[in-house]
Order: sequence, then C-alpha cells, then structure tokens
Amino acid sequence: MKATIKDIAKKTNLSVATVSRILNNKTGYFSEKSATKVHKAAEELGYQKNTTAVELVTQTSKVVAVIISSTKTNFADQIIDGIQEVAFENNLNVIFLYAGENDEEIQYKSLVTAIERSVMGIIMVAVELNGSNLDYLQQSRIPYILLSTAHGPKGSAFITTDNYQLGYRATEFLIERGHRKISLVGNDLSDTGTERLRGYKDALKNNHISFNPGLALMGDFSYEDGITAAKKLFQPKLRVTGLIGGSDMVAIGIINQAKELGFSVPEDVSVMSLDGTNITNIYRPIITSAIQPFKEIGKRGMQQLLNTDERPHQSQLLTFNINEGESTRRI
Amino acid sequence: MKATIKDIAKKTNLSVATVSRILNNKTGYFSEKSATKVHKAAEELGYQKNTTAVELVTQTSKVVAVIISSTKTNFADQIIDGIQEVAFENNLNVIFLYAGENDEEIQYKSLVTAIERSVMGIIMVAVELNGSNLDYLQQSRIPYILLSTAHGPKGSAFITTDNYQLGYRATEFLIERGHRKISLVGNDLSDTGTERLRGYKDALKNNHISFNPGLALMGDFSYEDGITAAKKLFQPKLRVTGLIGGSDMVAIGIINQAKELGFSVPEDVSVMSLDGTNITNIYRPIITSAIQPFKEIGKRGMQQLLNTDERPHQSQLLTFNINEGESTRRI
DNA sequence: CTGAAAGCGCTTACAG
DNA sequence: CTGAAAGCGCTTACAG
Repeated sequence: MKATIKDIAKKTNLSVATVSRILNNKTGYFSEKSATKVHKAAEELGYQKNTTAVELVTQTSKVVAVIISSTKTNFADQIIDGIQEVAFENNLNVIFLYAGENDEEIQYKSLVTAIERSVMGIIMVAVELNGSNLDYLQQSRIPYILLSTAHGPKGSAFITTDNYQLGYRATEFLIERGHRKISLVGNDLSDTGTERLRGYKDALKNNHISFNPGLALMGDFSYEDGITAAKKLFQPKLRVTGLIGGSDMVAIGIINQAKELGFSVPEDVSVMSLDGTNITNIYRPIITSAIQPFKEIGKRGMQQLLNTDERPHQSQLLTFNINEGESTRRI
Repeated sequence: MKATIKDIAKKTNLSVATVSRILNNKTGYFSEKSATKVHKAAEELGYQKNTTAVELVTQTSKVVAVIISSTKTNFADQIIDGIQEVAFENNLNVIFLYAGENDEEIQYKSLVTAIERSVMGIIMVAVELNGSNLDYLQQSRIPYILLSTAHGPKGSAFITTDNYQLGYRATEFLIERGHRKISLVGNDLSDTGTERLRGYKDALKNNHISFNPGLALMGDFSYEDGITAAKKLFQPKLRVTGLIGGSDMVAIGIINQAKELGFSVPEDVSVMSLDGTNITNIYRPIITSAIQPFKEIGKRGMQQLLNTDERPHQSQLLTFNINEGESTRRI
C-alpha cells in the first residue's frame, strides 16, 4: 500500500490536519519541530501526494488537456512546444490526447477523458469537431479553444493563421514573379480550405487573371493530393507554371511527381507550400513556403485559456512570412 | 455547479446508492422504473461522472501515461499509434506527456504528474532516464516499461529494435554490395548507439575489414550530425563509399551535404539509414533503410504493461527488414 | 430492489 | 501551533 498522510500522522503523533499543513507549507500554521518530524516520516514512508484526492477536495485542477487530431499532422509538434512553454511558466500540467483523423468515436472518447477529469481547460489542435461533440464540449462548461482550425459558428474561439491571406499572398507571390497559370492544390472543404480558396480567387481577380475551376484541386492536405494533382495538371503537357500546395506534404507530392514525369523544379514549374515546417528546409530543392507561426499559435492558445475569467475568448488570426526557397523562380 | 449523483438522488427521491448502481448498470440491483427516472434526471441535469472521485474510491485507474522524450523524434508517432491501438481495444485511456530533450527537470515533472495521479502504468518512449528519476519511478511501484531505449542495468524492462543487429546487418548490406570503406554516423553513446557500433565492428571484422576509428562518428541522431560527417569525410576527397546514418535525419543531412559538395547519391557515394520512417519514401532519392517496427514496439509495450500481474516484465529485442531504396548501389 | 453508513486521501474553516 | 470534524463525489458491503 502507498503511504498516506494518515500514516505520517500516526508515525509522528500529529493529526492529519497538521501533517497536511506542513506538507503544503502553510507557513505560520506549524512549528519547525513538527515540520522536521513530518518531513522525515514522509521521506521514510516514501510518501507520494495523491493529486486525485487533492483535486476532489479543492475542486480545482492544474491540468490542461490538449486534444490533437492525429499524429500525422507534423506541424502539431511546434504547437505542442508553444503550449508546453507557457504551461511550464505557469506551473501547469499538460496532458495530450490523440483523437485520430476525424474519427468521431475516438474524438468523443478523448473528450470524455478530459471532461470527466474536470480539467481546467481544453485545447483542440487541428480538430474539426462535429456537431454533437461540439455540443458535448460546450455543455461541459470547461473553457476551451480551437487552434489551427477555424470554426465560424457556435461562438467558439479559435487561433489560426489568416487563411484568406495565406491564399491571397501565396498567389500574389507567384504572380509577382510572372506566373499567370497558377494552381491551388490539396486544401480541404472546411473553413481553412475555403478561406484559402477565397484568397486565391481574389488575388487572381485583382491581377486580372480569370479563375479556372480546373486549377483549384481540393483534397485533405496529403502527399497523395500532390501526386494526383501533378498527374492531372502535367499531362499530356504542363498546363500550369506555378502551384501552391496546401501543406508541405502536398508540395512534396507535386515535386516528386514532377520529377517522375521528367520535369524540373523550379526550371519547368514552380512549387510552393503553405505550412513551412522544418521539412521544407531539409528537402531538396528547399521549398518556398508561407511559414505559419505554429509555435506562436500554441503559446497564444495557452495564454488565452489562462485569461478566461477576465474576458470572453476572442479569436485571433495571425500573420506570417513567405520564405523564398529554391522551388520557385521568376519566369 | 456541475450536477452530482446527489442532485439526481434528490430529484428522483432515491438514495445516492441506488443512483450510483443505476448509472453503473449493476444489473439486478434496481428496478426498471427507478432506472428510467434516474436516466431522465441525469440527462436533464447534464450530469457528468466525476472520474477523479471514482478513481479515489475504487483505488484503481484506467489511465496509462506515456512519457515521450521530445516532439522532435518523428518515429514516436508510430509508437503512439501502436500504443493507442492496443489501449483502445482494452478500453483504456492514454495520456501523453512530453518530457523535453534529456531535460532532467521536465522529465521529473512529467513523472510527478503521472505518479501523483496513480496511473495504472507508465510507458517511457525514447527517454534516457537519469539515475534519480529512475529511482523515483521505481519507488512509485507503478508498473512501467521503456520503449525504443535500452537500459541494461537496474532491471527495467524495455522493448526496442535489436540495435546490435541494426549495426551489423546494415554494415553487411553495404559490404555485400562491394563497399569496404564504410562509415557509421550520428549514433549516441547510450546503449542504443554503442550496440550499433558493436554490430558495425563485428560485421567489419567478420568480413576481414579493419576498423578505422575515424569512420565511426558519434552524435545524437541529428540532421547536423549528417552535415558534419559529410564535411569531414568528403573533403578534400571522398574517404568512404558507403555511410550508415543513425537516423533518417542523419542520412538526409549526409545526402544534402554531399549534394552541396558536388557529389551524387548513389553514384558517388551510398547512404542508408537506421529508422525507416515515412520520410525515407518521400525524400529523393528514396533512402535505403533498416525499417524499425515502431508501431509494433508501441503495441507490445502496451500489451506487456497489461500483463504485469502474470509475470515480471521481460525485455524484447525486435527484428527488422532492410528496404533497398535509391540511395545505395553496388560498386 | 433500496437505503444508511463507512470510507477513499485529502483540505480547511472553526475552536481552542 | 494543533486537532476534531465536515466534506469533495463516489462506491459498496451490510442489512433489510
């Protein structure tokens, strides 16, 4: 059996109340002499505080649960880093739960795990909550925030990169370098993808380029989306000069398939991406990319959760920079 | 305030005992009529079970804590998948804690979080525990297991790929293809790295190639290790024909730096790696790699934790296959 | 089928 | 400075 404060009380001939006060260092409520005895006994018994009991009696928790959509989303690493950094500064514990790839059942199970433990807050990373899960989350009354996803309705707060600008400025970037046949590839049909598409269209329009629906290929940000798009757009002949991948993986898919078909990047075709994780620096050619501030998204998410009491959650759209690599060129 | 079973009891004019039995579906201990009333009241009150209280009173936990060394280790994703799969089958909850990159303080904090919650088991992924943290973990009496790391001493159980064979067979693979000047790059000084080095040396010896200490460059499995090694071994002229990177990142570092110096892979030099994560298929050239069974490591780790009672933990060394990509050739 | 009671490990007014 | 007591939300023998 694990030792409890009762065991310490018995061993030191003190009450559990006094032991508790000493262990929690409630200065002024105990004598040095008792303190020494208690600490010695605790040490000898190998005492471990039972946080579960503490949380029950104090009705508080110092735990934030982070629910992540999947382990396949490599940008989540940076968001996690940001969350951890702020949590560490504020002496909070963070537990992570993986909710699979849009799997409603696993998503629900991870919500249950977090909610039934009465965590102090929940951060959802890149999770598209379906209706009933969102209801469940809201009903719990636990403060929450959505990162790297943009749910307009239902009044949930979210923090993400400005997806409209992502679409707009990437398109503009290629236009400024002489491209006019530009494809947008691998974005999904959620707010994230549709905002990017809107930005793409507006950038074309403002530069007097007519929108060609055949060049906006939606998907789910996957490597395969890039492969598919390249097959479609590069055969029987190159129908575009520039492509924007909805993620780094999409861009790499495009480039690999371009090579497969005998085209060079950026000599024959320019390719850029919209995430800018570390892989863009490690791949060759180095990939031109809009670098999303993922770590900052994580930090702000955690900070905002801590300020719950002061004001209602507010959504934030963050800005970004475009890093010019070796996968694009002026034509 | 959140609703409790006491609220339900009041509303239904039943005792908390009966309410508890109904909510836990202890068949035979309640009438259909009461059950209906209770479920209705629970629904109306938005009742949420308080798992913290349940764990306290039943003195059990259905939570396994997984402590991961860092978000930079990309193979951890597959291990996580394996762990989740088995946990899901067994109706267990898994919480993940990130412990930084060999940071003793964060490592300790994550251990505290897990231990003070009396989780039913702890899985350490790619974590090198220092002495006092290991003591702390063992003292807690919570079952634990180490994945993808090999601590010989202190009787901890671990599951990992056979690192000796990894070193041996990768070296042999290159020797069979005519290479005799072979370098091993980027492995660390822990059991993992030293076992690989031992396998490398034995493979050389068994093939009558003398060991050259200048070709065994240790490191910490990083991209930079690959860059550094290539600078050292490729200038002023190529001093090796084949290299084995201790991780996919090390191999990519070598290849990128080779390109930088004007060498082609595999025409001028062959490079292979010892992880085999997805990036080896996405990079070009496709990287020849010993594919570690990471997902299997995760599954077995979780399974073994579940069998704690039956027999003491046992260490396992798993086998692997080598996938021939485009980054190596016969010479 | 149901309830009263004890208890999980801890904290904290209240009283001295 | 210390202790007795109540209570956090729940479960479960025990008794009926």
